[in-house]
Amino acid sequence: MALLPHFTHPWDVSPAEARALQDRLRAQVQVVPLASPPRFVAGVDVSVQDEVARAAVVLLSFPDLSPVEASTAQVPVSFPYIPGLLAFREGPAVLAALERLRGQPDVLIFDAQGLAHPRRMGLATHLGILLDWPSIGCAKSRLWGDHEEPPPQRGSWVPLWDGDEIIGAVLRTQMGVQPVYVSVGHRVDLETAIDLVLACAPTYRLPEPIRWAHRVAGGETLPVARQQALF
DNA sequence: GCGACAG
DNA sequence: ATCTTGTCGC
Repeated sequence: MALLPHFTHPWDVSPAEARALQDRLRAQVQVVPLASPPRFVAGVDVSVQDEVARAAVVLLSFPDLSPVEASTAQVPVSFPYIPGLLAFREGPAVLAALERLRGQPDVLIFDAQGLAHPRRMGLATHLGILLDWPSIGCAKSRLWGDHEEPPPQRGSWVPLWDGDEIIGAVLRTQMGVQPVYVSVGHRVDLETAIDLVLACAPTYRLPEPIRWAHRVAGGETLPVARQQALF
């Protein structure tokens, strides 16, 4: 069953209009625990090649992290990369890829920010709201917020602050590697997001769903036996 | 004017 | 994100 947006809005807008849209959408964010432990998670990533965005969604069973399905979509990019407005560049491609997914993930993990954003509307939050589906942001670097250096042990984390507000967590997924920036996307809470990202990253710095999505977005394919396993 | 800045 | 080889370290 494809994941479809409950509503959308124009994507071909000016940067000023994009920020205004973010300010209107932010009122709809829900920060609540996941209804039940996930049985499937999905990683989402996008690559851009010659002005064409290729989005990839890879569905994995949880907690065993076996990939079971992948979907992709290619969409010409119609918006430049502007820090804080990533959703307007990559969002349409991601929605197209989710539309082609047959299985149903309990939560989406994005290679991007969620609430850890100047207007609390990172790509993970933006699409989570449009889809009204649980989502998590897990980025490789910081966009917004201040933080201390997290302790070196795997699983340790420190809050990501915007003034007196906690907008995310800086999480060490492996000892001795750079931390990742975890934040609530939509319909999850920060504790759940941290636990889930950690559970998805038993071996490498980045969670397996994102590693798979990154490779598929880059052109690799899933082993055939796995793609057909569920259907 | 200067520095910061997901992907 | 993308452009790109070798190289330092476990």
